[in-house]
Amino acid sequence: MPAVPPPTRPALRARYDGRRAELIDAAAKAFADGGYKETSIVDLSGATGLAAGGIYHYIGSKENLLIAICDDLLAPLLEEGREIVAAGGPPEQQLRDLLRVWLAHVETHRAHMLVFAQERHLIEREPQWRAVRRQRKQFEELLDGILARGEADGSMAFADRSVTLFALLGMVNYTPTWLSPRGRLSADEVADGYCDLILRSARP
Amino acid sequence: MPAVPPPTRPALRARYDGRRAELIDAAAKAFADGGYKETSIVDLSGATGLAAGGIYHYIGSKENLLIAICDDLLAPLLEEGREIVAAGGPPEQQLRDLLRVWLAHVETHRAHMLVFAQERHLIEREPQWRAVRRQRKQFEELLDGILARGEADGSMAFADRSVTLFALLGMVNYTPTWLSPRGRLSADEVADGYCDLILRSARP
Amino acid sequence: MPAVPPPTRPALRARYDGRRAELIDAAAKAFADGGYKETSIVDLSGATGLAAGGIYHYIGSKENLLIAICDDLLAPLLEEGREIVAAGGPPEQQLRDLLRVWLAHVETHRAHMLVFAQERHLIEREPQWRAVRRQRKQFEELLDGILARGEADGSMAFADRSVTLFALLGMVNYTPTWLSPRGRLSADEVADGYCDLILRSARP
Amino acid sequence: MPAVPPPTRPALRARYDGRRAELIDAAAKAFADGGYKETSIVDLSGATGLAAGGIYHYIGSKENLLIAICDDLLAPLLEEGREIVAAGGPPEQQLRDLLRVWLAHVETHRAHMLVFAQERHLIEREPQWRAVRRQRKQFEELLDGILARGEADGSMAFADRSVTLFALLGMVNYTPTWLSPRGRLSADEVADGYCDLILRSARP
DNA sequence: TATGAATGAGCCTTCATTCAT
DNA sequence: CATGAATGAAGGCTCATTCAT
Repeated sequence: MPAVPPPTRPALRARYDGRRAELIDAAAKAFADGGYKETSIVDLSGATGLAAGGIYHYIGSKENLLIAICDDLLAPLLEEGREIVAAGGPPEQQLRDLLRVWLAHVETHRAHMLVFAQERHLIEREPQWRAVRRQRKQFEELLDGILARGEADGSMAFADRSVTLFALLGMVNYTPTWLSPRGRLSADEVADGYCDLILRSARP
Repeated sequence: MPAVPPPTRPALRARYDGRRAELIDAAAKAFADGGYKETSIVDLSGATGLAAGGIYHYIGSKENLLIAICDDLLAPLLEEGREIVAAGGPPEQQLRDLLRVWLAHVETHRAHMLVFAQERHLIEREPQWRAVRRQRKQFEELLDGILARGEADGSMAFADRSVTLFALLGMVNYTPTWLSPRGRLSADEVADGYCDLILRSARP
Repeated sequence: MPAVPPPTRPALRARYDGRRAELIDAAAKAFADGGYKETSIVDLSGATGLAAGGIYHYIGSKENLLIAICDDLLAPLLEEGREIVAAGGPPEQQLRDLLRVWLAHVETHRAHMLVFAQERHLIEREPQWRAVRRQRKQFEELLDGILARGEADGSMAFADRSVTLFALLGMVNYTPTWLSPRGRLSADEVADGYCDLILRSARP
Repeated sequence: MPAVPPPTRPALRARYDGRRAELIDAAAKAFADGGYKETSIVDLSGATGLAAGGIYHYIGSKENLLIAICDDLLAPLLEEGREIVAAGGPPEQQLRDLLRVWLAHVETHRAHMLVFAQERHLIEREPQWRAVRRQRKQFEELLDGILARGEADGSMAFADRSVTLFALLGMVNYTPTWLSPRGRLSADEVADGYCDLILRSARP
């Protein structure tokens, strides 16, 4: 996806990867703030110190940058989620653990999440977004699996499980719009708050 | 806001208002689908049958169109919400009633809500969005007021009321991304699902 | 191929067609002079008086402009060629007539021909050039048909007809590089010169 | 013209010259195929295996590369042509000999000739192309001299000698577009074909 | 009212070229 | 010698907006 294949010599590769990551983060912030389409490459140039043309060494196209933002968001979250599920344990605990890592992610990737949510119309359509859509779907299935196992073992009871699933997705996705790192509430407190909301309402 | 003052003769005014409303609805759909910035006036021209220049008779500028979409969304919702609160009744009932009209709105104004959510970065910033921001804030205060009164009269108990408030906002705002008019669930069922979620978890 | 469909009202349509033709001619001159790729839309803007953006009303893309130049060159030439062949008559006369209209074309479409020749590498490859390639091929077949009928009826004799065909194509295509409307030789004289060259060498 | 002065030690100089020649040949092919302006240094990098920066060791600038291509084409051809003329002999024989070496050149320098023809607009204008233009002119004068001597000694008769000269230039310059090394006709056969065409038509 | 031609600013991207390594 | 990161200037194209008709 970058304009040129990444360098292979380790020293160069490390510098390349570092700069690329910085660029992606800066872009996430800029896109979250100003919108993807309304943020120009020149804006990014100003935000990164890299000349407009130089940005293309690292990304190849503006859309690739957006894809990279989404991938940086979803890939580690999905992996951590899989570890939690693989570790086993009661569904209620899994839900709590997943919400904790998820909301930790919201805090560290606030801009990425805002971008991911607000550029939904791009993500839905074009084929180059297939991988991102699949990761999103897999995460949702991970989450639904926990609820389903809770329902199955009698530890949770839902009038309609999918409403709970969508409610959870909605509340977490909305969180970066109001949760501030220096605010009254920590990410863990919010995670527990959401978890209690779900579990208390799902008490059999 | 329109390029030319709306006509004053009643018959003309009715036609003008009708066409303007159609235009706003079509734009909401187009913006929800393709994004505000990425949808051009020519796209709207294709979607409405009105030539590019003609659109400016009704709106004055592209941004006015976006503002109108948000206003068409918020104004009636806020009014209905105020009536519910004005009617009095127990907070739990008010919450249920508000969620019903809110989700009915989600169903009838699906595109408007998607646009409203995804163009957040525009809404936050510029002064011409002040009125929209105020309406949004008033609605949130309406909602929080119900929760606060529930807390006050002992019918609801929250570890942290604001988490519940934000959770509610998040789940409802997310709903138009998945709720389909021809789907398994009706808007009322979703409203009740959300209401139960909140009330059961808030059982004293 | 234009950015917008051409207008349908006759008055507008006439103006549209006229301006489009002017644009194509100006572009042919500019491309012949400076090369297709090295002539920018801004250069064309200067050459036509039409603002850069306005050019796109008439052409849709720079490449469309190049295609239009080739089409304006080949279509009338091919039609005149077909009429000559359809009229019958001895092959020697057909050859002379064809060379006359062909070189008249060289004179009136000097720039078009230079462009057509020097942008060969574009024409060969991409699929949007199929129609142009077909016209070129049909013209060559028209010409070869005349030579073939001359060979068949014994009025011409070739060691290898295809060498003569390619020689003719070469000499005529090269002509716009040196033939000047105000030069010593008229297009007809050149046509007759070429015709004599071929016919005398092909005397049985 | 190269970015750095060529090495002076003979062994290094030989390697330098070899690589430079390879580069020029590869560039000729690439330019013939894709056009000078549309072929980027990175394209050449891919075609030669030399990194973009490295190319500049050998050429100094992209335009120098084009000039070198033309020089590699014209210098040896002009020299061979001069030898033929210097050898004396009847004009008809000189013409035949010149066409043979010329068309041998077409075969070995097919790409160079295509480039030379299609980048005409560059060659005509800028001062750095003066040497190339002079070589071209000298070759044309060489050719015209042979025709003139044929006319003078009565072995050839032309209605207008310059038409024949331009016809010859046209047909030979056009040849690389259709003559294939593995085709039905050899370069010598084409040379003889063209020669016969001229001589038979010029029979007194 | 409505049309569509026209503008001009701005955007993404490409690319020849330079230079530190 | 050679590499490839980086620059900065265009270039093609889009688009909100205006205006004569």
